[in-house]
Amino acid sequence: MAEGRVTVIDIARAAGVSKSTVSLVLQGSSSVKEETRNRINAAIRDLGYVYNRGAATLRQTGSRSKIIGVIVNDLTNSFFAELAVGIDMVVQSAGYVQFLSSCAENPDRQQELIGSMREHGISGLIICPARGTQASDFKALESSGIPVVVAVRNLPGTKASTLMSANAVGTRAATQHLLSLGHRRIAFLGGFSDMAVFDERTGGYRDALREAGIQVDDELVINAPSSRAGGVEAIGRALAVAERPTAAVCLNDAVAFGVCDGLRARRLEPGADFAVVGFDDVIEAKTAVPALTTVSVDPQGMGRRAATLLLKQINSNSSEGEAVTTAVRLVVRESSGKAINVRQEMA
Amino acid sequence: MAEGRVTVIDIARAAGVSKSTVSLVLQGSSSVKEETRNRINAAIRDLGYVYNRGAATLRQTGSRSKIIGVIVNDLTNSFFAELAVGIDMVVQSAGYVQFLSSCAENPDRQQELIGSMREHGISGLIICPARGTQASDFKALESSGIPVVVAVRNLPGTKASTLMSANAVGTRAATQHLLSLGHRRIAFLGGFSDMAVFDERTGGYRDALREAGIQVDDELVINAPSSRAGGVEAIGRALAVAERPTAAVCLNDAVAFGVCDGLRARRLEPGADFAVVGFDDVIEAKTAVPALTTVSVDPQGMGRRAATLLLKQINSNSSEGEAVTTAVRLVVRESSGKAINVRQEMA
DNA sequence: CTGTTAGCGCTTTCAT
DNA sequence: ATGAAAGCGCTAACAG
Repeated sequence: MAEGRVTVIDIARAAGVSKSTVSLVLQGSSSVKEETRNRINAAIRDLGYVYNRGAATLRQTGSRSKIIGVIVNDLTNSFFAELAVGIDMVVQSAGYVQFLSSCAENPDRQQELIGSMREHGISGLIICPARGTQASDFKALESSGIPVVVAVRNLPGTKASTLMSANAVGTRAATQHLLSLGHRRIAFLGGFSDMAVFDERTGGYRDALREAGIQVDDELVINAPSSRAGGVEAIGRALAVAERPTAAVCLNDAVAFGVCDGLRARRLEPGADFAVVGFDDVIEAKTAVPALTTVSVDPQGMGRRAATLLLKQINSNSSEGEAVTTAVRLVVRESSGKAINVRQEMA
Repeated sequence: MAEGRVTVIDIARAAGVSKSTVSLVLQGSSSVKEETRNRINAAIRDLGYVYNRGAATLRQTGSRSKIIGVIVNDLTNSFFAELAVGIDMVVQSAGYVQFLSSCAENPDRQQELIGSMREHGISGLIICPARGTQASDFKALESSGIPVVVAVRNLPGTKASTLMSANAVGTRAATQHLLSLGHRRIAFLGGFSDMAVFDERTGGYRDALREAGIQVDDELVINAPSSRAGGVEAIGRALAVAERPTAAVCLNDAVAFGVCDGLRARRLEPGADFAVVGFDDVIEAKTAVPALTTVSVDPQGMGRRAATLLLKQINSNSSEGEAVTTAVRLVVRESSGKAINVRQEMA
């Protein structure tokens, strides 16, 4: 086996036609007589022919292969894994394949990956840039006319389409939810102002309070690491505030879990004694914690949207990105797991 | 820009040499005069040349591209995501790129993916077969001489190298751990005997008990769905057994979490009042639950090993797999997160 | 050490 | 509707 590879010429010979006719069949041209086509397809099957995309791409215009590059910072993070799955769905159904790699938050590695992908002739790239990425890092790619979509993290100064989580919309919805339950002293727990998301998420929180005519009390915005441990710490500090809050919006799900831990340690039941809403960008419903309401971004949906955007650019051949920052999908979910408030936000 | 693509011939012209000399430089041949090489490299930079791997592969022997296909059932499952990351590490450092896709447990989709990957000329494939996959599904691939490594799930009758979790070794270690803590009534919670892993995992549990001279009490092997809810159910039934167990080994981490939920609902503290060990094949240390000891398989390590195995086969050009079922890495971790017992099992 | 000459497997005019 | 011929960008013998 594995003798001299079977090529179009072999199957042409076997079917008693010429290469070009075979090529037409391969491309599904309708201008081949049915009977000839059948004969050719039979030969293809019999000889175990496999199409050589490399050769086809080489000959074809532009030499751009039907592959889409995807670079994420950390595939180990479920958010990105889900994102990749979403991308894969649409990429696959459009007949492309996905080059997926994680750059592990390393800009150098990221550049290597981009280089390697270029050499393989990707038709487009979806990337969640590593921290420290400059817009200029994509200049070479862009000037060679390969469409790029930036996802999750924004990249100031880029001309590429950008797709981000609806941070402000999410915390605003979360806060409104707590207000509707009658809470008035609502804390914001976790994060530090040097994180990009922090400003956006506290922004939505502040907006909702302001809209409800409630003065934002900075004592209730409590900085802490965005981890489970940080959540434990934050709820401790929150409960020590003179005029105690009765509810909290958390920076993310990890913090929210920690807050629940901290509450239980104090014999308080999350949900009943103190309402907690987590911004769920990692774990999603899967590991739903009882008595924890979450606002969630749907990473798969985001992936699907990113891929759709990219394909549109590839097909329209217009490499001008300029697309807007875009919200994706928000779910406010009750402790039971039931979604009580679903909205679609798309720009 | 993006005018007629820059090719070797352009840079040859610019550097005043011939194509072949450029090609030699591209391949890092040492038989080009330093000065010429520099001139060529300068031209490469100036003209923004990008190497066309497709063309190179086409010309080169075998027409096999430097890409490795990876197919998992569900990228959304952290275990597989971690596996993919492990694979990527070694694949990248060997100068290959990874075609990663999820077949979503669908055999048809899986076949499509394999076909697509073949067309792209993958040098090898690492696959976690979808349920219902037949060994014969890989026959075409194998007979074309492309090395295949099967991971995570075993595929009866395949000639390909296979790599699996150390299921029995893991539960055996878990059970031994509980025995060493003085427990004598140890339950096994979760799973049904129609799952492949169930037999292996209960096997290790039974072995450990037997080795300790303890009669296995089938009343303590409790079937339940392998989910969080299943864990809640299982612990309820376990505590209702006449001669109550004092500890449990769980089929997996999801069940273990549910068991902890169930214990807390009964005002029992996991760890202190009832010892729980989870077989942690999904969530790993990241979402460590306080007071839960876990036995874990390191998916990244497994990925690295799978990739190493595959590359060895690719390089040795021997497509005969035949490799053994292999354990990977086990960690028994205390509730604090500290690893108290680490072993390497490699065959 | 460098240039010449042939293709790799496919698509694509252009004839027929 | 089908065939002949040219060539995508690169590498691999050989010559020089």
